[in-house]
Amino acid sequence: MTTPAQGLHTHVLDTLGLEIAAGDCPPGRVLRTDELARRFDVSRTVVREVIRVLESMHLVESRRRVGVTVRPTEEWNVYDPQVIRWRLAGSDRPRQLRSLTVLRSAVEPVAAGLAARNATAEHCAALTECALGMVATSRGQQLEGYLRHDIAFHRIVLNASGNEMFARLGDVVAEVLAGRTHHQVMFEDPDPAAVTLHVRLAEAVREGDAEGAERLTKEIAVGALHELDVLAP
Amino acid sequence: MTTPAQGLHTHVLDTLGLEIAAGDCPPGRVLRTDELARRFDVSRTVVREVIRVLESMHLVESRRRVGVTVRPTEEWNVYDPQVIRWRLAGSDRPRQLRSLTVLRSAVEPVAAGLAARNATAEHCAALTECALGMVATSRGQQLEGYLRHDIAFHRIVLNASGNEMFARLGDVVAEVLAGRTHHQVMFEDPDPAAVTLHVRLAEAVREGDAEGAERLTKEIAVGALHELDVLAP
DNA sequence: GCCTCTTGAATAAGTCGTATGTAATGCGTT
DNA sequence: AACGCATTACATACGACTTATTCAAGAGGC
Repeated sequence: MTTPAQGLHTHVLDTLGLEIAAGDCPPGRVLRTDELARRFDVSRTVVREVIRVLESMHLVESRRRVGVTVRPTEEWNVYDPQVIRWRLAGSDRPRQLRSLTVLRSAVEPVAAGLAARNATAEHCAALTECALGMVATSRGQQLEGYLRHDIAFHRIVLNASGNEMFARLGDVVAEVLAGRTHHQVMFEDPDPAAVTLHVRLAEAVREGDAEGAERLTKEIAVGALHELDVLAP
Repeated sequence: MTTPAQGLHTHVLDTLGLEIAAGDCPPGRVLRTDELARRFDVSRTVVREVIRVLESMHLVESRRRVGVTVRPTEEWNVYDPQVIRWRLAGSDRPRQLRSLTVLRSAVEPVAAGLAARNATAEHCAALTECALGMVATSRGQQLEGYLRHDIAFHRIVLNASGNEMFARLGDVVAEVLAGRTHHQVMFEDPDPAAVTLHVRLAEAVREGDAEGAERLTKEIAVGALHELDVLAP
């Protein structure tokens, strides 16, 4: 493993989190603190701090006399960006991407509608800039550049909605888009229809057309879901 | 104060979390570990574990030589049920309830549509039972009983959707419903229209009517938002 | 004889105090 | 202005003690 380990705590936490998220430690498995201390060659102090964090994410439960038991998946705090990252790195990434994309399809249309009502001039300017960037990078194997603009675009919409809960999903969407781009075959250029929809969405938001923005975002989401259907198991 | 303190760690964590969420420690304020240790009369070990947890929630940031600084609200992990509970206990509960209810209005209709497609017989049975319970407790100042059924109802819909991200919002919805019931004046019985909508929603799910379920859930959400408009500042 | 309740020992996490390492800040010197 | 040293507060470590929980053995009742 030999991670550069910018901090012992971070290293142990990341390793354990990844293992649990990947299912290497199935629910019910018990870990012992001193065992972990020996395994990672750190003090029990560090291990206990890591356990406390994993406990706050509901990934494990620590009980006296019995040890640290891994909790069933249904109890995890799956909205924690850290947990999402760990799970997307694991084996059931396709299933994970699917449930996250369904979440997007529910949230983003409503957020776009609100954005059309609440967006500031700065939001609109940034949005059109991103849309133009997506157009510019939509051809010729510039998927990384396209991804950057795509992430920024959706983040702006979520922020412009004015709703804090939506805004905080920006990181989740970013993980989904990045995971999708990097996971699937990267031969093809992005769907031209999607690019057009983004441009039109930026226009709708600028013009304050809430219903249009919501509808266009729904179309984008449907496209993303369809793409997953075609390319994922 | 004077918590029974089922665990030193829990007590310190809860107290600090509440204070930060309530804004008693504004963003930028620095806390010192040994200062906290003295204040709570616990060892620095306990304080450090608490800090690590708060750090994993992005409520604070710990840097050497400078101390533990409270992070701005926009960076908090606002989907962590613990954070939600702390914030709902604080002063800007109305604003918080509003943004959470908007989130519900985006997510629950889609979840209900999926539930209509995916619900098992057990789900449907439990759902109608909850709906009947809501009807039975909808009159005569039985708000606590009504709340219990209401929470169970929405949790079942979210679970029946088959989408993990939706299912994990059950706790959030429960907090919102509980917060709404306990915060506002509890004189009046619940809105009869809402009760009817829930009954019809249970029917729609049982009959596999996805569009109907989605539409009915939207109506429930609109009603909840309207109620907030009327009763909140 | 079998079942139940009590009691006690073993175990592993919880807590604490202290010692040492380490990085960032601030001040003073050149 | 730039460099370097001292200070500071967190990071890590270790070991001893405490406490809660579990499991099992034994006492008692049926």
